[in-house]
Amino acid sequence: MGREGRGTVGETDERQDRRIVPETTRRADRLPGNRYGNRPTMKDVAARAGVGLKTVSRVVNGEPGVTPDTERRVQEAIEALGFRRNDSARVLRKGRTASIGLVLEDLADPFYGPLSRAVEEVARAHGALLINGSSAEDPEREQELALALCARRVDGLVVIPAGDDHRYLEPEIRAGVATVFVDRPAGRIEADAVLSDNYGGARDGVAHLIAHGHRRIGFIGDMPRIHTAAERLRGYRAAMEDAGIAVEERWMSLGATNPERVRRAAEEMLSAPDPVTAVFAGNNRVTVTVIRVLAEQSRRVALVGFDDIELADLLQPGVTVVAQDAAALGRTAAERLFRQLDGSLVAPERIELPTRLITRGSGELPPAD
Amino acid sequence: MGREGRGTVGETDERQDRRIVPETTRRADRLPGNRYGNRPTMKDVAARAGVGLKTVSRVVNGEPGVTPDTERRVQEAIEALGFRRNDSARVLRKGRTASIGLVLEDLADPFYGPLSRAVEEVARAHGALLINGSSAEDPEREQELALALCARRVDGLVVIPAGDDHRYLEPEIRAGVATVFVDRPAGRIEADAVLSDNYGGARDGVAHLIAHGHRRIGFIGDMPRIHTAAERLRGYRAAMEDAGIAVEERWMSLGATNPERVRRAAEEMLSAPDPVTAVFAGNNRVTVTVIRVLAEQSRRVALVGFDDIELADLLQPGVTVVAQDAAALGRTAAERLFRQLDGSLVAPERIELPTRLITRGSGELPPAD
DNA sequence: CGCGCATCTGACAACGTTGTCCAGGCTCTA
DNA sequence: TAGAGCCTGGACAACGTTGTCAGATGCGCG
Repeated sequence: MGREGRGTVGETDERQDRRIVPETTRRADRLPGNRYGNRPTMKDVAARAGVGLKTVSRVVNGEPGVTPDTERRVQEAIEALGFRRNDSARVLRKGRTASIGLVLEDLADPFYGPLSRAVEEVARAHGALLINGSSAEDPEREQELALALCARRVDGLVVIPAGDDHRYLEPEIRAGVATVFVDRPAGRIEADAVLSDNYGGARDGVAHLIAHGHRRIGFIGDMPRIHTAAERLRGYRAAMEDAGIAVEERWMSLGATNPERVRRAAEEMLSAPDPVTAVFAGNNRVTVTVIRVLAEQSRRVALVGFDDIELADLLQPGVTVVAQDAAALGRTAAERLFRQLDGSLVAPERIELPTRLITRGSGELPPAD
Repeated sequence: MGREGRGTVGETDERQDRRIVPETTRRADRLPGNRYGNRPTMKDVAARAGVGLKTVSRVVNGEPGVTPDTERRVQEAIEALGFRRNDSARVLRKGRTASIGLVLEDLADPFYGPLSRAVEEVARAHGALLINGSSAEDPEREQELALALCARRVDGLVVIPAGDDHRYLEPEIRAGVATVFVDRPAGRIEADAVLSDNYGGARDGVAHLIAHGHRRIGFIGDMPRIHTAAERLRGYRAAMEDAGIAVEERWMSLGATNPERVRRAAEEMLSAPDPVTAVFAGNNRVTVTVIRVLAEQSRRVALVGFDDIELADLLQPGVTVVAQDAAALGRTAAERLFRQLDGSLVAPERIELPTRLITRGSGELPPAD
């Protein structure tokens, strides 16, 4: 423990190996010939087809210079043995893995589903596979994951950062790992980033509430160390300031987005002597909980949420949201990554995608006081 | 094209390589020394630290038999060069990759998010990474993906099948790739499967509607070739039969779950001369669209959906659903996979997880006719 | 009939790592 | 002080693939 290169996932390696390897490897070890659980190799295919090793390689890779007859013999041997090229060896030789890594926060969050899917589609179009993992909003776990992916020699990395210091990626980037940050920018390094216009979106959303007569507006958001949360708060403040409203501390609550915390925050704002008449919810998780809390209130409280949520249109009233296009974020990031890889990109850039205010009713409720 | 081993993703290889490799590799080629985009290797570290290759390996892997002083020197060299072990080479040597593959239908579907996440958590606990891809409900793409993962030599495969013939996996399974099917069983091969009780769940849901006085009940489901859809239909039929109700053809509609098709199907059932008074929706996608259609109706139509959906409790009326535990499906499958890998499992088994009827109002509406 | 050329094939090294095995130096004991 | 035994470190081969290059084979033409 701790004697490994800093940041490798290595410290669990030994245990892991012992856990994963046993049966099959032991079986293979007992067999004198092939390992890898008896998998046939090109050598085996070559022997069976009565040709040279390289000829098999040629057939498998569709390289020219093989007579139809030879090719047929090789194909038959491949079928008969159930041979499948070992891409690990191939990677080792070729230097590229045709796979990219995606580090995100939580695969189960409905916001990241479409984003991952978009990244995957782009990867697929480029013949690459996607390896992904969730950081669970833990910077250390993000680093561990990202470096593990680098150790697998992914060609590129799409990262939704949890932490705010990404200098640990410097050697990797220098070594040619294409890297794009999504949803939040990288910390302490220069790197491509594809973001939503969190500031502008939040400002628009809050301005929308103000336009409908609200002055005491609550903001419930994610932990302030998260860039999106900070930006959205900034947008909130800007909108309030534009309207000449002095923001009170107790209207703002930043922290974890679990239901308990959000519920507490919302209830506090709503039960104060001078309660807020509208709430701006900082992301989809928050919005969902706030909707629940508001449903229990006797007063009608206006609501605008950041991120669209499914069925938002069918609630009473419909939930007005600042929607970001998760798929577009993912797609843009992945495309940029592959442009890094083919060398058509040079300087890191920050791309900001616009958000869209979708009015459905909940933001148009008048202040009830 | 087409001369590859059948089923490899190889035919795109050449193009893909040309797309992905260029810049970096070219750069590396020009540099006489290291490839892999100049990445330092153990050899480089050894040279810099003035020790042997194997000593570096020992330090990196935390093996015993290195004096503190030597270890320090090696660590320094590692830091200085930004060395990171190349897991591809490691894999090649060791025979296990510490990664598992997940083939699912659509990462963007809210049902699969928690499932993937659960698989990932189990993998992580075993020190393995997760590689995943979406089949988009296309059997060919499923096969392509699964075999690509096998070529990467994943240790195991969790598959949510799109097709109904998985004999193509036989050589892989024989070669030791642990394989577990989730959500739907494998076709034409013996393999572990972790399923929900689709039949029982649907039967309970439909029985619930019948208990509230409905006789003309519609069923809108996924394509009949999909196992879950067929099972749920079977449950529907069983419940109807149990109640002595003769099912009419026009009450049942199976097909793609895109909004257009589902909308058309629902509207047809609802506008027939003797319209259905209740609808059983075959999965979450269907439920969402049916909710929309029902909201437009003047009549109150009862609804029970398979799969829980977020905010279902906040709609008017709340949506009654047959909930399955996506996370439990994923967790169970992944755990079983690792048990295959450590050899504590022998015979393939089919595990069925129970579903849970959650009543929220929409299923308790009386027939309106 | 012999030569040259084009085409097809195979031997070999290399990718970066780990397992095996042996050498050398050290300590400890007799 | 010599010998036994242990501990540390390194040389080497192997994992399965692909790139290089040279050899073999067959064909056409002079």
